[in-house]
Amino acid sequence: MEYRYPYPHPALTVDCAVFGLDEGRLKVLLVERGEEPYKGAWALPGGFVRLDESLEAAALRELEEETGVRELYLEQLGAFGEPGRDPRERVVTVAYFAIVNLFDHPARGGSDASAAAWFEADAPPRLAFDHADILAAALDRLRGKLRREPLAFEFLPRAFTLTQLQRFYETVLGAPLDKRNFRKKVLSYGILEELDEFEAGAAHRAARLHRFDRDAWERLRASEGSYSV
Amino acid sequence: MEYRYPYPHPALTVDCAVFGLDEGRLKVLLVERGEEPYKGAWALPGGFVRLDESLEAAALRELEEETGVRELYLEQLGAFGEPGRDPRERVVTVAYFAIVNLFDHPARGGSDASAAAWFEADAPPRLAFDHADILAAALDRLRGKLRREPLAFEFLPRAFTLTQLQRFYETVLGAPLDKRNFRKKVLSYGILEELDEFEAGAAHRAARLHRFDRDAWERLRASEGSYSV
DNA sequence: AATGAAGGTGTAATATATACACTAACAAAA
DNA sequence: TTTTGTTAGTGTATATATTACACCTTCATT
Repeated sequence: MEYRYPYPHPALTVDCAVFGLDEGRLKVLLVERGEEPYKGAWALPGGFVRLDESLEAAALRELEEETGVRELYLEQLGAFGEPGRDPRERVVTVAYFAIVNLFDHPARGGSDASAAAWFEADAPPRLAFDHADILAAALDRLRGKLRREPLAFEFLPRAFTLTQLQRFYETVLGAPLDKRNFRKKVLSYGILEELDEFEAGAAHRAARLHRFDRDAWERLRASEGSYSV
Repeated sequence: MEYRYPYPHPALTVDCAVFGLDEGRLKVLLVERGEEPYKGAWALPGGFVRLDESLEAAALRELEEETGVRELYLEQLGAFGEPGRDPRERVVTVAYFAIVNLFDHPARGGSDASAAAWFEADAPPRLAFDHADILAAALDRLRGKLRREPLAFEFLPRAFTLTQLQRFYETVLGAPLDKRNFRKKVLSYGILEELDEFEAGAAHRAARLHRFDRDAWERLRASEGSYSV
């Protein structure tokens, strides 16, 4: 089968920068390429968009095919389309960034042949194509979002301690935060629900677990309307 | 000539949501479609990406061809690619949003056959394709950016009064601002240069003109690094 | 029983944001 | 030339938000 068009079409792919938090380190999910070009190199999971699926559906499909990761928060990062970014033909990719909760989705390889693994987001191996640029853009976006939204919940287990939450912010923002001020602020939003459960197995006082109240968050976002200059 | 590929390729276009400020109203630049589909309807300026040009270059080229507008601030908004958004074939578009200074670039039609005109950004005519969605996304983005960056300068003449600047913010944000607080804040950034020139021809006290100091802005942006939670 | 390790809590100082009203300057009209 | 209309330009007091900072509690382990 061959497809013909009266004028040239670039190829269209999607790629996903999937982040997760593991042992207090920010990780990114990469796959090893099994095909030329860049065979053997690591790359962001992704692939060609089918004609009958939306861009986001393509991203979710490729991600699950290549890494087994599914049901995640996906946001479009943007299109990357410099001529020459793929040595075969003109390929434009729409990049997504995604966050997985490593507690719910333990890091594991994909279900198909290619290998998948987590790497330090700040120190990835040499990446195929322009994926290093895409990853850098995704990291910027992640840090930017995190300053404005309680995105952390997407990374954390359903119930978490305030210290876990603080560590997460510290890891992604790359800066230490004051414990008391952090708690004061995060609790003031009213989007955390105190549980009557406590951390287990620690050799110190057990910390109370909290849960993210998504409805309260939605209400908070909807009510934000006042900005100065 | 015919182009053949071993698997199907969607078509790729770029579209631009170009905003300008005119008489205190936020305007968007639209073109009248001369071809089917949606012949006669208004649409965002844009068109097909050539294989040898970058996405941004395609956006700039189409914009100049269709509207005569050139040399502007362009930022990628994202890709829009729902199947069915174009009745002909699968077309994915990369949308850009752009700002023109109507003082420097007077609103005028394009150099080619199609008509171009400015419309109220908040009340555009019925738009072709999914351009209403793209426009709505661009407006959101514009307002969001404006809260964080002195983007206003892209809209204003090279020299402007503080009242013009304030009107601009009020127009885009859709809310009145306090004059004294506005001045205090905008001057505190140190990115405005007082000129020894004054507004002319007004039937009231002449206002001092200011200029945007782009270097100071760059320094300011570079130095911003502290964020809380 | 002692130790180690994290959990949990409040206040004072500073910085930022907001609310608010009058005089000055100029052109146009009377 | 006086009056009128219109916008320019300015400061302070209050409220809110942010920051810096240290100790006792709780629990498991030794």
